[in-house]
Amino acid sequence: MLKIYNTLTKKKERFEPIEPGKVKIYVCGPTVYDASHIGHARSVVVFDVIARYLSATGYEVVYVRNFTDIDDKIINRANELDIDTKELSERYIQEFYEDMGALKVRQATHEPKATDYIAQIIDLIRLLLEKGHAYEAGADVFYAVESFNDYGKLSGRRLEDMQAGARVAVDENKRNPFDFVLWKGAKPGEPMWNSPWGKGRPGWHIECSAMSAFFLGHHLDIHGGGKDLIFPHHENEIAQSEGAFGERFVNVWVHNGFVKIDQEKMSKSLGNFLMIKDILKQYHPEAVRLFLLSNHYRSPIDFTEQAMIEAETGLEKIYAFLERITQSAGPDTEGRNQQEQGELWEHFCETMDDDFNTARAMGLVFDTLRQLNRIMDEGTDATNGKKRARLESVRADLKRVGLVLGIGTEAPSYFFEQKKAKTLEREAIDKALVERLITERVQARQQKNWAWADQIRGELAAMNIVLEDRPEGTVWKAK
RNA sequence: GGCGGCAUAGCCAAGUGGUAAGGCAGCGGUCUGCAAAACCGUUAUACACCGGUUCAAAUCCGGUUGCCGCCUCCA
Repeated sequence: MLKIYNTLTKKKERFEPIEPGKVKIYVCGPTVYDASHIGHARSVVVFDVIARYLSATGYEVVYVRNFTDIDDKIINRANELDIDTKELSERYIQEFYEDMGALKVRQATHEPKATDYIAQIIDLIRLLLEKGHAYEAGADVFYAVESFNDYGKLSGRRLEDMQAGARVAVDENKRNPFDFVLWKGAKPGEPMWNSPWGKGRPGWHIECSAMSAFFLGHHLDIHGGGKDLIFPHHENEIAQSEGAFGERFVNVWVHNGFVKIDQEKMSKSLGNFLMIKDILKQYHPEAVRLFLLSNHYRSPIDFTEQAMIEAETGLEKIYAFLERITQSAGPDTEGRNQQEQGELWEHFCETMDDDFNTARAMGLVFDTLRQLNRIMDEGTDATNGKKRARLESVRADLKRVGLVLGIGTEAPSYFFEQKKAKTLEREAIDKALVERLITERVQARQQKNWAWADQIRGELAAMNIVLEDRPEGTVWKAK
């Protein structure tokens, strides 16, 4: 039984899909005016795992993640660079796909751009005007927050409270300071579209209401995004969608916590934004996922070098295990994965059913690794009979779990080869040299010339190359 | 000022009433020529502090302290 924490009710609730067997999810995607940072990665990875898990447990998932490709920040940035907004947004959409692809994020069912849905946006604004939730003021159209009784229900705010300490830009055209713009009248040099209210462009909040309605209808199962979007963005979406359509907009609101960098919030002023593409130069994409999924999605998470090194260490442990089990139980073939779902998968589902507890899921994975390593340590009879069946069954489950989390999905040999290649490049070492030194050391060991052997091992260690003398021979690994 | 969150071992972290998952680091051991890897053992009489409810609380309630987020563009 799946339970999800709902921001609206501040409780974990049993999840009941609107249509049996089907889940409709909308997640707010990025405003594409700059490269994606680790905070974007968290949100996208968290909802990627949620969508994968729902699919894996039998739901038909319709997942929509938008791109905001028109807004003040985009216009400003485009002006700075002296290019048009389309060129700018397309560039960063492209980068977004590169970054998220590298992080092994699956594509959503639909990934619409706001500027492709101007007609739907205009229709929605027209409906809000008809229903008395919006008004024209000068060249702009505003949403009248006082016309919507439930305004503030998601963020737990009341208009009166907010007005007391209002830090909102005063706009003479607004009836209430919290009224927000649905349609902005055109300004010179800005992109514009025709509308019943003259040339202009949509406000930020309206696009999500319009696109979610277009792809998913008026009533969604899950709507997600970063915690910061609760107010005003999601509050405003509720006002728009429920105001326009007169029915409940979203059943479950899901919000992920922030990523901090060395205890500090990422911000423009601190200049500490960590971009995904830079992080990936240093760390394996699955290590980034492992790091992100090692905490509960609603908690803040602190990005530090130490945390990333630990994630890399953990990832290597997983691949070392996968490599070992391949030797012990034979190669991982298609047929073997058809096995029935076992205990590990069952426990994984229990854990994920509890508000997507990926941190505990990682604990399960490491626990399983230890148990199976012990079986393999016990001896060669692990290669036959009951033990082998157990190994194969758990491996199949581990693979299923890995496919939900997006961790441990590469062939172990590939993983280690990539790692070696990266280290060799970084340390500017010739692979042939490493292999020659190892051959030399094997000879030294055969002659029981331990001093020589140890000296060679020391030299390689200085190059970040670690040797393992296994019964079947010496292998090397890169740090 | 308004709203909300967090405080668990050296570090990270799960755990919302029944007696502390998991990871990293450390220490001892098995294995090894020695290592590495893996495994075994060990590491919080204890969950910020005070008080309360209960047979029973890290978990619920009240208070205190500290940290953080949102209220302005932000994942």
